[in-house]
Amino acid sequence: MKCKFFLLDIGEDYTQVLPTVRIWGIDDSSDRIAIVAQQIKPYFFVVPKDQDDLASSALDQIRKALPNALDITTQTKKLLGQQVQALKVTCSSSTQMVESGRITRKMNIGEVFEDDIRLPVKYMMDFHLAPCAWQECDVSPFKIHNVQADATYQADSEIRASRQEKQTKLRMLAFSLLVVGQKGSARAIKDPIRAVAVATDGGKSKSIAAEKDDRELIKWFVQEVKSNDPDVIVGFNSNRLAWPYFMERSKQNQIKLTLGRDSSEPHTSLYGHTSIAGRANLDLADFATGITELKVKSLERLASYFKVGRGVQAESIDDLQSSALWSEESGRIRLKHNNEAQSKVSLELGKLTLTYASQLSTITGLPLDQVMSAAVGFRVDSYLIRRANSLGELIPSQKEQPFYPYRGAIVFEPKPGIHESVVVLDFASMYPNLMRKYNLSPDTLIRQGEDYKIDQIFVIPEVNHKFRKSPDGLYRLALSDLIEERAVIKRELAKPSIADSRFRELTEREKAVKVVTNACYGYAGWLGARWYAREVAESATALGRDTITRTVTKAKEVGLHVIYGDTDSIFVENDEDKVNKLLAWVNETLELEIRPERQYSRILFTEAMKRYAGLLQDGSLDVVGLEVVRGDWSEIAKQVQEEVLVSVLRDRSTEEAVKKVILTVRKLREGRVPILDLTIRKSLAKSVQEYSVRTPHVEVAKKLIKEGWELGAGDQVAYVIIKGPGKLYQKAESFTGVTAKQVDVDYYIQNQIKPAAMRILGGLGVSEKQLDA
DNA sequence: AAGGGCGCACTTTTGA
DNA sequence: TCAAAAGTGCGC
Repeated sequence: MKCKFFLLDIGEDYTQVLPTVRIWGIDDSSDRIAIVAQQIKPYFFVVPKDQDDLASSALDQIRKALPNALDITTQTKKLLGQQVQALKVTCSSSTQMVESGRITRKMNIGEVFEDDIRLPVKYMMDFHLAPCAWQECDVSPFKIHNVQADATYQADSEIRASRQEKQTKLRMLAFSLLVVGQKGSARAIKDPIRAVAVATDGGKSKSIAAEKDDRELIKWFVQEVKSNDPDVIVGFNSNRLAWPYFMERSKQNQIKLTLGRDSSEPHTSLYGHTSIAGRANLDLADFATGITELKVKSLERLASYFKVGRGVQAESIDDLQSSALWSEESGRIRLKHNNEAQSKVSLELGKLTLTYASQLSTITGLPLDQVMSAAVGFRVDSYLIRRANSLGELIPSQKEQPFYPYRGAIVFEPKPGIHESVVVLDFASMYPNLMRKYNLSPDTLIRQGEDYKIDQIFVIPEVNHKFRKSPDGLYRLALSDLIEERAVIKRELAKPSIADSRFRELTEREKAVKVVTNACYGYAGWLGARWYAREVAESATALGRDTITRTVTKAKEVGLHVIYGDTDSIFVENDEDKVNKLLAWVNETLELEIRPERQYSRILFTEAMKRYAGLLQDGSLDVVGLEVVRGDWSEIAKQVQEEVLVSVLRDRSTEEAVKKVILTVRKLREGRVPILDLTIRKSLAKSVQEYSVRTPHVEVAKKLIKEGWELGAGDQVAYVIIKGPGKLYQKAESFTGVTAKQVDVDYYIQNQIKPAAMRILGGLGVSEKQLDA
């Protein structure tokens, strides 16, 4: 029988004798199904060094070394665009393939390819299957051990991509875990789970709490997952916190955490995320890390960023606070309520972000389960693997590479002071377009000793790298697809007849395409990239420098004042005729698109690059790079700076600005500033032992760790500077428990408020003394 | 089981 | 006292 289904997840099925891929899907009557596909054989390639003597020498050697190989054949493949004769070694199992690949590498008779690509990935790339998209194939009923689904099948034909029939509604379950340490952070080894909250599609939310024993609570959660049978499970920080905690607690209690659709337990998988068979596990914290505007990556902030959960009031309560709250009855109630609220907010956020995640999954080819926890580099990697494979290219493995830095972009010195009526001209996707235009790619790069005809190559200015004009390189092909798809989406979005659901889907798809497009340059220069090519990244920045400098020169030529520029943008006076002249020139001569973006009615620059503030057309204040937008300054300093900027730009009054500063200083001296506004947050870039310098945030972290709190790389430390002798790092204390009296007011005036205010006022003729009045 | 690139400003510590 | 180094977080 025919089966059409939406591909939810895919994995290798190790319970079968033959190499088997198990696919989880939802068919066109909304049945949850599992399909096993067994007509597949793991394989890898060897490209012998001696290309002329394939059959006799290399083939024989491999045959001898791998007596268990099912088949060894020669096949023509491409390696960086060049045709090569490769030996395809087919194996009887994935483990045998990995082992055979290892043996072959050791033989040193040639380069080995694709032994590092897992069976499900190979399966998807060879048959052009995309996750979160529709597929079809012939199936027949087939019992799969332990799998509970509406139907289980085996595939009787190849699975093919199919036209999307309709939107698939995924069942979602959100959960939140409450854990509290007795002293310090909660430890799964001894501290039981205090409460679990679950929220499901109908808006229902339930929770269960336990004071001492958490056995019932874990069982309850397993039951909830079973009865709701979600396709997607959502949590916040679940990969780092909830799942490991659940797993350890169930081990302690000797309860099986049978959450998978095959009754298996969660297990840690690729990219540090937790995998649950047949369901997609989404961690909202992964969304938060991708949103650069979000300074504090908490559920609370994420919710307010997406404007959800307004009535629900889910607070982000950290370890220290919850420990304190837990000691009192009222605090316990608050924590439990909050836990429930968090599950509700998580559900809302999950629904809101699912479309984007699905689109990114389809585009990159990474299963929904992994796509959000995979770093940008791996998303591009996955995208290129599929693109390259369709071209018959061999997929290189990740290699150890020496690190050579290369020059990046140009930043122009700003003209300090306040400017009226300024427009920002931005190149549209500059690096991707340059990479495409000049065919920058590892497979078009002319390497040392290679022949070329000068009229058939691009020579990159400054760095002198050379690229063939034809044929199209991998990056050009990939970027062309992406850039064109984006244009198509934009055209469709502009149609008035478009349906709401389609509009939403395309909007999210456009975002996802953009993310992959813009990551390609960084990917080319990333040591971990399969298609790492420093020359490509270096050429992109060299062309970028050339482009922007020529644009600045031309701008001056047409009589435009250039106030500032950074990488792919220039700030010029808003003179329509002159600007249009420049735009036309860029279009015709550089064959790139430059667009007028933001307009500032007034904008202020200091002498520093990458730092400015201006009033946009709607009157709002736009601050770039300055303390206001930095997460590592106290709120009080940031507020003062913002007030100063408003006074100076909107009210055109430095006197007003000075008054504001003086007022704040007074407030601080009188102890009327809340401690929270005095906390300074800094991240730990590594574990505390690894630091060679004693800094305030590291010293505070060390103290907290001694008290039993868990703090490591990536965690933020919030501290306050208190009165006392010695170095700054000796005067830093964790913000909890510090009273207004202890605060080192002078530090905040001299090292926070004044610098932040003077950064702006210094260039406007105000002296530091004036702030003391 | 991992976490694209380089350019820049700025604070604090370090060590001569 | 001062420059260099370490460290963080930003812009694009």
